[in-house]
Amino acid sequence: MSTYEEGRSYHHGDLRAALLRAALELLAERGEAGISLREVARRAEVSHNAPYRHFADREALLAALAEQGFSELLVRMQDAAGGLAAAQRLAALGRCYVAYALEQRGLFRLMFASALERGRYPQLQESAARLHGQLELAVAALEVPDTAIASLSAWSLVHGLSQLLLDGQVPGGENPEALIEQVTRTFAEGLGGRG
Amino acid sequence: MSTYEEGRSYHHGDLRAALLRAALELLAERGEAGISLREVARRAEVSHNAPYRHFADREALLAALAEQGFSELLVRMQDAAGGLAAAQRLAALGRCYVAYALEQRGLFRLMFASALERGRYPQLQESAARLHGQLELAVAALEVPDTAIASLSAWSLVHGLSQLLLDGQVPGGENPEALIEQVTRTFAEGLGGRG
DNA sequence: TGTACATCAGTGAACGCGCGTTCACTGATGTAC
DNA sequence: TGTACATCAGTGAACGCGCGTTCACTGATGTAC
Repeated sequence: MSTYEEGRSYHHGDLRAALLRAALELLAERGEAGISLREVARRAEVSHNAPYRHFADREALLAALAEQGFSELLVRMQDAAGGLAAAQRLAALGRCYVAYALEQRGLFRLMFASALERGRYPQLQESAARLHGQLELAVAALEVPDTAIASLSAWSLVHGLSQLLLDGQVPGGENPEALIEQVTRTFAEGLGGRG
Repeated sequence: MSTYEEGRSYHHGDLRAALLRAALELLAERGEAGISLREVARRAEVSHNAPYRHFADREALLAALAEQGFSELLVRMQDAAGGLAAAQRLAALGRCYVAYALEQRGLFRLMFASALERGRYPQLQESAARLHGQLELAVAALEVPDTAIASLSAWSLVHGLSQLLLDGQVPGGENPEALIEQVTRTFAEGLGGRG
């Protein structure tokens, strides 16, 4: 949102957001390797070094994108799980997670690309931790013997399924809804049944 | 192995293998983005365009690396599972899978980087399919109700755990042996118990 | 309300770099006779 | 066993490219007085 007429003023208004938008678009089209500061600037219709006013360097832009991804996924998961009974909540979270991965393929990959040194971006690390926390809470409500292991397993399962689907490793992965449903439900039931 | 004195002759002897070795080393050091044909050639002590005798382009080299990775992982899994009873076989495969990911971080990432268009590299696709097939066999031996879903779940679980560990998303992931053990065993038992 | 000035957010030119790829080449090898 | 020749597997120079980043700059904005 610009506080001035779109594209008329010397000052952009909200270039930071525009750059992130452009980068997200580029990410979807070409993947992480396809993101260059110059191309992002081009798409935001701004000179090639204007981005340096808002991001220290290319990596900082990527980190901001990833952080945004974690935050949005967290919100979606909260919405998806809200009001459900403990037994159904975990499955709903899983469905939401995988759906997000498939919808935001490039972003999802970036979020889990360790090329970003986590120590350098505390906000990014914190967003990821909050996501994990939410899963852990849902698992804890099931009263399984070992919450830590169970939630790590849950996360691993949905994360792995997401990655394999993204990579086209799953036969029948073109229509994944049923697969996702069965995998997540079977798992949640398996946990609950032993709790 | 050169058929001539090492580095003495004009013809290298086995440049293809030497290039793959150099690329693997580079992959471990810098990740996929850090692999350039020129640097690979440099490390193999050969002129910067000698690689074109053996690989059509940069992507073909990456595909060959990934294919090699799948093949080696398959062999290791066969070794790890050989002779075990059905109940223990799946857990052994899982442990082997995660261990390989952690040992060959860069290669493992590359193997599952969809940037490689699978249609263009049938050998690569076939290697990955063989891996999946092996997991499916191990699951089938457990006589669970739905082998396809169960083996997809198994693969998802170990794959996701591998990725999360690689990305440093798991608290306590610096010493992952116990985690791996618990996650894979719990899962295998859960499947078996319902079979 | 008007003016001087600090600060902010852009611009445009320029740098040096490593890359993928192409080209014409040459030395080494293997083989037919 | 010797020789002519095709083929193979390298070399070295050159191309054009887009990139990240730095620099000195300028126009727009906000604020103290």
